[in-house]
Amino acid sequence: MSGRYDMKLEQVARRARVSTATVSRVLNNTGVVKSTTRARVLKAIEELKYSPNLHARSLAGGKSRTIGVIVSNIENPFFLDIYKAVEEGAHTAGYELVMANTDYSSERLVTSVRLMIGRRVAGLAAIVSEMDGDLIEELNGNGIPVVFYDVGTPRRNITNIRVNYRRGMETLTSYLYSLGHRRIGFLGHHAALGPINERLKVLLDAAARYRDLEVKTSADADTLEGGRRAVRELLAASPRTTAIVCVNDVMAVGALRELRERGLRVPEDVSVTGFDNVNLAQFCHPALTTVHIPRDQIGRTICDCLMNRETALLEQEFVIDPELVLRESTGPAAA
Amino acid sequence: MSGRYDMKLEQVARRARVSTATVSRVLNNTGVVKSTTRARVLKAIEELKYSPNLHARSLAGGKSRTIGVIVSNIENPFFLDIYKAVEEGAHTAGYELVMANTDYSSERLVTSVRLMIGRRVAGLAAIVSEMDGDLIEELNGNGIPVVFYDVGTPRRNITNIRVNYRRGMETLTSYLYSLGHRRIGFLGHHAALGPINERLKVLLDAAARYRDLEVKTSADADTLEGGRRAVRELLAASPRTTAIVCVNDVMAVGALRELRERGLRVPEDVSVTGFDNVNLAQFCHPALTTVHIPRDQIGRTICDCLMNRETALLEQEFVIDPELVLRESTGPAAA
DNA sequence: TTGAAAGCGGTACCAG
DNA sequence: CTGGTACCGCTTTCAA
Repeated sequence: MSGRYDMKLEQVARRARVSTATVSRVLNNTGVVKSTTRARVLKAIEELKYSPNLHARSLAGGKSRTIGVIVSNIENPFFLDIYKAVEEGAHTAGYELVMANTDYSSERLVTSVRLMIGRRVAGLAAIVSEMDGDLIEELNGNGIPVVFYDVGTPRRNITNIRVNYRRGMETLTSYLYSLGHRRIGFLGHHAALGPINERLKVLLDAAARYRDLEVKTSADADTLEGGRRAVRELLAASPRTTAIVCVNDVMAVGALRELRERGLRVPEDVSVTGFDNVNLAQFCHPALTTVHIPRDQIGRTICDCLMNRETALLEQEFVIDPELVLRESTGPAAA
Repeated sequence: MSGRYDMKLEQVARRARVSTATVSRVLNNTGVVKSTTRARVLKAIEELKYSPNLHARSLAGGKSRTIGVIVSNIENPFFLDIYKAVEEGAHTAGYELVMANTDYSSERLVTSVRLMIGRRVAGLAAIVSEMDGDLIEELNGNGIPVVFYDVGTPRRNITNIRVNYRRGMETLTSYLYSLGHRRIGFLGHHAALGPINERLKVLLDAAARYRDLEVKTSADADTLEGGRRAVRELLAASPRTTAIVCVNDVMAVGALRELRERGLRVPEDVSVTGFDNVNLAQFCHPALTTVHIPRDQIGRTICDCLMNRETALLEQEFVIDPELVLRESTGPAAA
């Protein structure tokens, strides 16, 4: 006898000679059931290979035990790391995850949020750089606990996590400046997006402060290939650049590739920096000087906020201070 | 007025002065609705920021418009690429995806499959190397269309996609042999798993055929770090290895890192090969000689099988012939 | 063209 | 300890 896709509680009940209420009880470990009855039910469930209809369950129960995670670009290990951190916390708490990817499109962000709401998720984490103006309004007063990373503002039921990019970029800039770099390139993606733009802005602020620091920018997709193309563009416009500050590690690795191909040595001819400190940053050649953002901690914070009532309501904001990680991709500016 | 989490069809109906049936009709573009009525309903929906309860919807409708994807290790870009390929096909067909990760554990595979069945997915793709003996039985006769990659056997409603590893590994082996390599290391993970083991087996078969080809193996986790550790183990046991055949690109990149650290040049001192031809294989240094597996094609095939009735029932098997991609990480054996 | 009402497969309260 | 039953929010006949 093989399990049918449309097996229902009732059939299990009939086979175990009990009511559906009782089957439900043993399934959920709720209420009290005589152990012999429980055994009978369990046996029936096993024999029928019954698996409960989760839709019916969460409809009747009114709750869903799944939390939604929306990210801008799942191909970038930075987002994946956070996803996995959240997943771990969720699983140990008995929750499931559903993921959605926006590719940095704010329309897709809105669509994804609606989808998550439709699924009546118990909580929602949006790890995104893009933002839709009305989204907060739509989310607000909607009862569902939300955590935003990088965007949005704290409200009731809305927690924020942000990184102090200013601090990170200032450290990076003064480090490069101290190494003698005066012509720096900033390599980004999606220039229009707030959090991305902020990193550039800080760099420009620093440039203004130092007076003799010149900053050129270029942008492309948030991928290895994008980093590579962005370097081409950058060097075409400013061939004498001595340091390239990349918005993240993935693009930096793409940049390394193009530089190598052009016969430019890193860091002897050009210094390169990443951002995020993903695993790959240690495995590329040369290993990347970068800025560490603690994905584990972010994941844990998200779990805290979404999976227990107390913290959820606090409308707090967490600010993360990133720290510089020195490796092999940076050195004194070439003469 | 802001949308409430518990907004229901009934409230929309009341506001638009129609019945819930009518609202349902405009929501699903089913049946006929007078255009003025439709407009009124649409307006109400918009004003209330209503989003339908997907659980109720699929419970009542009996179908779910979401397909499940289970992978062994989402951190390995190989799986991610397939996931994204499936996602693209699914989205254009109006389906959603839910993903589950097993970390190569067959218990987690079973759990994940049950979860997907509980969600009453319209189709299920299992891109996994591990397998549970009873799983096919459980799935079979369950009505839900399934595609297995790498494992399982075709049945009614079960399609199989497999890669001709034998062919790929034979090509690789004879290529290395022709370059003069006689002491080869095979670097894998989860030696116990069928598809992984198959690649090794082929290598060993070849070794037996060539007589003077010596093969040592080592295994660790399917990660960059795992590749690195596996090389340490391998070189500790067989320091005179001249070529390292890695089970996939990710581990190969990890291997490159360790070799570099030891001052071993690739390919002058040691040749290294990957498998899969993920993007990263072109961006590491040196770029990897590898074997291409067409993830896009796999993704499309999966979509075909899961999202239209005809192909779904065919109980077919697709075999993919991988092809060798020569890059910089291989060369003549050192003297 | 629209509305009333019977489910979909569970959960949980209330009796017994 | 167990069974009966009223919903959960939406889809889908069947009538009007």
